[in-house]
Amino acid sequence: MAARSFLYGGNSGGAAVAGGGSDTNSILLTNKEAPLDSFFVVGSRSMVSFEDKRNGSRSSFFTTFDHEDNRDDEYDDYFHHPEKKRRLKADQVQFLEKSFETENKLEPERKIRLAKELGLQPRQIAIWFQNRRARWKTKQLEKDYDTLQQRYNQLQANYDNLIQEKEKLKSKVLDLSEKLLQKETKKGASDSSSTKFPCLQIQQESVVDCDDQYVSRTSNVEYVQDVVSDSSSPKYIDRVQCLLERSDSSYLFKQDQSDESLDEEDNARKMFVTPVNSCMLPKIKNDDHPELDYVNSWYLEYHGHDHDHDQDRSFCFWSY
DNA sequence: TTGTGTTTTATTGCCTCC
DNA sequence: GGAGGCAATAAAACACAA
Repeated sequence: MAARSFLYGGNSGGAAVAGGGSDTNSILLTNKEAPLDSFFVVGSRSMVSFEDKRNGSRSSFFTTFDHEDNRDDEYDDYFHHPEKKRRLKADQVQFLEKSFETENKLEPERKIRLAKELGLQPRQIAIWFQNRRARWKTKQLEKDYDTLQQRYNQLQANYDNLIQEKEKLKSKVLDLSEKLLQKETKKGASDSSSTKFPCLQIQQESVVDCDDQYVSRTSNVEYVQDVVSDSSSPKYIDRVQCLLERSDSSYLFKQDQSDESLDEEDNARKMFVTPVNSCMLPKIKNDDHPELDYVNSWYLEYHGHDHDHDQDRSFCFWSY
């Protein structure tokens, strides 16, 4: 891209025309702000302050037109550096910063006032504010990004903790289940004549209006003994294991509280049936929850189709 | 001194609003 | 259609290490 000489939009007597050398693409910009800005070009006020850091001197292109004696020298000096960008002085920047703090938008009146006070062109003030807003926005985005990053890290840590906790509970459930099964196995088949899965006949205590409307839950734990008494079957153990593996956290409901009056073994029994939650599931076919059909089929397969238990029967379901 | 990265000033083109 | 804002970009000025 060809370099262009920078020009402010003056249009009066060529006073605002800053030209480039012959090797540059010198263009008089008819900037859209030119009509307003040209107000400052016409006349004798200083419009652009140029500071030469190397010798600390400061030349002012438009100011020079106030002084006939220096006019030619300054004019030559200016055109000697036709394309130099000049940084604003520290105090000018400070002034603009303070103004920006009060209001980051620049209405025309303020722009003109600032330009007068700082000896700059209104166009420069507008550009400075525009660039300043861009910098502010970038900083703000960085802040927002950092904030979001922190929140994400926190959530990630919480999630990891929950996963760990879940694994611990899962392993505890399995451990206690195993202990219980071992103990019950020792007891032999003396209780084997008792009803299989009496829990399936338990009166539902309450119906919970939850996302899965067909799910009701029970806090009844009296059936524990009977349930585990039938646990000598390897098939039964397989099924429990399988259910534990398959269970979906979407079935999580309020956990039954362990009874402190019970000893560890009793609690283990309770947890076995209600590892985290025990839910009574009505016999409903639901395509969204194949586990229910799985439980249904398990019951029918294992227990047989017993019409005594077939009325609005609920099935015991373990989940954690 | 020089090469390189960063900051600042300024332009351009597009968009929205009145 | 003009004014003004913004994003993208150019380019000068500056900082700094080698």
